[in-house]
Amino acid sequence: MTLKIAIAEDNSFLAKAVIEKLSFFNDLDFKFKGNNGAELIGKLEVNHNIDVILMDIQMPEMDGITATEIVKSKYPHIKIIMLTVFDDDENIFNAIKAGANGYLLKEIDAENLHKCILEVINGGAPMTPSIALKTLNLLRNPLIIDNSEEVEKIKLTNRETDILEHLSKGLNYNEIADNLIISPSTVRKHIENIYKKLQVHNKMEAVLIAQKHKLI
Amino acid sequence: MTLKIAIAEDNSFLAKAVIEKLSFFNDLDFKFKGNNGAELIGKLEVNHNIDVILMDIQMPEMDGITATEIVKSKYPHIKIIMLTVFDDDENIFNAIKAGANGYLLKEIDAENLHKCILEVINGGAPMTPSIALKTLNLLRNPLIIDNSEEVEKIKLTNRETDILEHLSKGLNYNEIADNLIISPSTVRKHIENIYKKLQVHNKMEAVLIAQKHKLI
DNA sequence: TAAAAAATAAGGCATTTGTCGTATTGATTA
DNA sequence: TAATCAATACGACAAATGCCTTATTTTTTA
Repeated sequence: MTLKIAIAEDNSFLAKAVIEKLSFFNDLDFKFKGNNGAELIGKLEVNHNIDVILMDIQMPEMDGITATEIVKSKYPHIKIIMLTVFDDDENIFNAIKAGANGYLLKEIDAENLHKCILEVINGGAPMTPSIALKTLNLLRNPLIIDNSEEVEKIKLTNRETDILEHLSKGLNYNEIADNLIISPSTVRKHIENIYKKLQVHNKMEAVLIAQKHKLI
Repeated sequence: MTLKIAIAEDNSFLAKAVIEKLSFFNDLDFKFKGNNGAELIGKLEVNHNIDVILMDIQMPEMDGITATEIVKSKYPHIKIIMLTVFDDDENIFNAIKAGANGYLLKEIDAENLHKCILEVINGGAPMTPSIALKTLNLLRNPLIIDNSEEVEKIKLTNRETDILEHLSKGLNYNEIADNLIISPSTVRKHIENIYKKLQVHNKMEAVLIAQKHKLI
């Protein structure tokens, strides 16, 4: 069984180098690359049959942290390994918070990269030693590390997410209906369904739970 | 003439270290310490013949930012130097807003601390270089210094803030009433007043605006 | 101490929301 | 192709909310 890999990387030389590293192993199948976070997400929209994403951090249009957040909320099954030159606390912490599964520095050699990809697929959290040290330090600092594990991923439809976002802005049923050009009845029905999925009974709770689960 | 110093610090080891630093100089007279902001204010109530307060930020019961606000309003003559491990924008900005006269990091050595205390007494604004840099950046970035400034500070009473916090948790009128042990009618009236102050017309908007203005 | 602000409480009424049930249509999937 | 899902839409009813008025008691401030 081969693992399907996607890459987000703005520097085409580095991207090429990474792809070449991957090509040495026939259990790794490079699928596509995005030149920035947004592009990657756009391509995932078309094909999200991907096992692992190698994600750069600093990219134009959309950085890797933001992209990780979005990918993780939309496709929780995809493993994400940050592959970057930045090893500062801020980035590490944000990447972890965004849901990254691993954090590697770009100097990594092909052999190790291969090993780390396998490791992340097996539920591990591969990272280079220096990063591992920093993560420990971050953990010692009781900053808020959100452990919203895969307790039970709540799945909302696109329309439900739309409506939830409008709800969270403080709009009422009629305003939402106007915005989405559907009838208030439909808005009500959607909200009813959202409440059932989130197991809540009013707007505020719905928004709170949705934010907690990063659904909006 | 000796300067009278008070300290607010929850970690007794750190407090001890600071007091020892002060003891090296005979123009500094350590008066008392509070284990948190509230305690300090309590002790100031008894004796506010103090020139400088060295204030920690993160403390139980009452944090240093809140304490600074209160001390500054009750005893404007007292100079306050934040002495903390936190150098994030948020804290720096809030401390400044609260009226802090200086902002130092805890690693500071005795000599420097002494110098900074004299500096603040002479109307200066002592801060460690890294903090000074961040303050500059904060000033450059006008997005953080938003409308919550002198535009027109919305003032909620304590009770209104209580209720708003409950609202933001998704509780309904009866639940809030139960929690605060008041009648639902009173809760309604408070919420009505909150809406008027924030110029909103429902819970969600109230919470959104309150968060934007950091009222909760 | 007098005045102002804050906290408490109730009644009434229109509007909005939460929860049912039911139903049609197009798209996706097994 | 049959079944399921997603999106659309209405009606009805109870509960909750928003908005107005009035009023008493504490607490704070001038």
